Amino acid sequence: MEENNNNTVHASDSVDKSRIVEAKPLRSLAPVLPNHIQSCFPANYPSGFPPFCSFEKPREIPIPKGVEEIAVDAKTAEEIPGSAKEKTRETPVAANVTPIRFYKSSVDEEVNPRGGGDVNLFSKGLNCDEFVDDRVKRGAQNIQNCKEFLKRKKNKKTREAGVDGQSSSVGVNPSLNDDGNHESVNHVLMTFDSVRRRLCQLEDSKELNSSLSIKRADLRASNSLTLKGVKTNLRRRAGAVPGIEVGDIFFFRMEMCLVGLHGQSMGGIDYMSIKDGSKEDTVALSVVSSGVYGDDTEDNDVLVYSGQGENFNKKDKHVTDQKLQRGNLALDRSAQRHDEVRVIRGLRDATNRSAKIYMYDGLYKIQDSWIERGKSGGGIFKYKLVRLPGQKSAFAAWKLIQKWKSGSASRNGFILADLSNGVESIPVSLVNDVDDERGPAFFTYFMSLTKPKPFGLVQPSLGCNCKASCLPGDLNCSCIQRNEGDFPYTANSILVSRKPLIHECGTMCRCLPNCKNRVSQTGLKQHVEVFKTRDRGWGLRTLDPIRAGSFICEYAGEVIDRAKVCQNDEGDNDEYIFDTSRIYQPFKWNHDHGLLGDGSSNVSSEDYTIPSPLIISAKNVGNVGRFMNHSCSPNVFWQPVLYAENNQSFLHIAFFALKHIPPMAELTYDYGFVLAGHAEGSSAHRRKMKCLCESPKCRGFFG
DNA sequence: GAGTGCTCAGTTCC
DNA sequence: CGGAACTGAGCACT
Repeated sequence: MEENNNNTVHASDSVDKSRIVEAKPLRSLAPVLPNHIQSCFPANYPSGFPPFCSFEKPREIPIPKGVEEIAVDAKTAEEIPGSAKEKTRETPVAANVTPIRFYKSSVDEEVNPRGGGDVNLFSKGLNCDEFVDDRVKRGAQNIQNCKEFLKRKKNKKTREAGVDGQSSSVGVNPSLNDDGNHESVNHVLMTFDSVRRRLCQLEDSKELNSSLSIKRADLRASNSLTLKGVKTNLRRRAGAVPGIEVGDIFFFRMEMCLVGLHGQSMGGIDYMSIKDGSKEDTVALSVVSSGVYGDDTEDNDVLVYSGQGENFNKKDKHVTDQKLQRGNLALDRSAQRHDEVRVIRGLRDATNRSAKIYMYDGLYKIQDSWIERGKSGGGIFKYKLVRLPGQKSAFAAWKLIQKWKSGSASRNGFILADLSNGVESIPVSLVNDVDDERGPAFFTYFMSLTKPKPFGLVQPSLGCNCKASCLPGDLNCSCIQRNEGDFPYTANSILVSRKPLIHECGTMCRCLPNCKNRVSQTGLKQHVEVFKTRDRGWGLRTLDPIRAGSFICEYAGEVIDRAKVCQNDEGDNDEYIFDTSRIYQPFKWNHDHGLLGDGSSNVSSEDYTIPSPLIISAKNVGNVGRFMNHSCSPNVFWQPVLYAENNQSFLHIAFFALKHIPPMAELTYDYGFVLAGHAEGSSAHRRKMKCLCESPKCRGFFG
């Protein structure tokens, strides 16, 4: 493999290295494209890495002309909600002076005392197993009691919890209860999904041990959060909802309830009555279009929405017309008042057909309404909602992406269909619609680590004896034992909790390669693409909606030792280093104490345990992970994963979605940074990069 | 303020 | 795989 260094640009050459360099672009190495490209390795290269891999010759790639142009905002600068410590007030956007804390251990325990006294029925201080056993013993009656208890308490608690200062450790800052912001919305959503994942984990593991099941983890999680006041935007309102952006995605109706986007848990039309002077009036707030009921969704900016009400009277078996009441009346009134109505578009997830995804598509106004005859002959109200101009493209962009993927629409700046050259099972497209650079510098695409060093802490596992696939709750499985009895992933391969270390099954295990405990070894599962950012070189973004906890990819590359990093620092600065020993901003991803009351150990620590630092260079060898840019408010985090190959255990770095990530959002993680004076080699030569993430929490630099 | 009716969920079962 | 059955949470309204 030949590396042509003459063509690479060294940003450091003419710059004083002791200063923070304005690294622009971050990855601006000129493309070194061989004359010939041939993909000459199988998709599953057995060992080592493919001898050769590159891009197609750029000239040969046709650039579609006159392609439909679409402004897709790939900006993702979002905040970390999980930095559990509640800020008493918003810090003004003084980005570059944010103080940094220099510790890795969690500070949440100290600054964030648990709210006492506010314990729900599920919380009895039992550990996980006891909790389950206890529930089994008491059986259905206990469940019933719980339900009734919840029902009685709910209305009161919802309001009180936020005002009660003691519950602020898990709840939402009281002032944000009625009117939220970006941070409170994020906090609620992340907490919800974390609790939900944990409930799914309990449910999965119980299948073997008992007959009692946790049905509808979404409802249970919602219940739990409501009791603790973890809600925001409780004040019902028409128009935009603070902290929620056009294009945001949701995976459960309850998520939209909890953040005030759509108040109905099932109903399609959310509305409220208002006082207009002395008159009482009713107005529509939001509608959810699930694609059923024959809603017309042909035009992306128009939604023809059907009113509510059955066309068939079950009692006397009559065909009936819909009536101008409830939601229908509200839509009618909103039309006359020219009020804005929020529209949420629902679609079945293409990759996971059982799941439904909801996307907030912004504000619409009702332009027309009429009555149609339904199939049964009953009258159905129809409302024509038209999208207000000037909003970010959301649903339209999503639909366009489907066309890109199916090949029925061409696109601007398209360079290459699959940068991985068949290594990944899902093609990784390469696009540049900002300038004429034709691709990143040459590298070899490989999905995992080369030259890995055996992991010292754990002696090589003999592997588990499970047949076919390891099953959650099977405590005889040695891999599950290593994970402290918890199966790390849910049935649909979502990571449940961040952990010091995750043990996956490896080649020594008897289970098959499709075992659920090998999530990080299976390559890309999402459609992602490498694209040119405006000011940060090449980046990685997703075409698919991604659920929080989804596996993104491994950080692939060559395992190197520290001496080599120094060498690189002196010479060609290696921008593709991943180093576990850097300082990373602590954050909390697992659910808060007290929300479940299961006393489970998974909330105790998110501090990674890595005995000796793992340093990976993806400069010459790597996968899509090397293209992920840094952000101080990332949407992806890394997690150490351990599994065995050929009698030895190796540590890998796996990336998971920190929160739900909408289509076209850039994927970013925290690069961490090296302490001044602690840098490898001479600190004078250690260059920090100026951060361009534009997040309000930006600390100004990284690396 | 407790109870009822209604609803573009989400699962499981057949 | 697709529909039916089933259990639902939250809201307006009574």
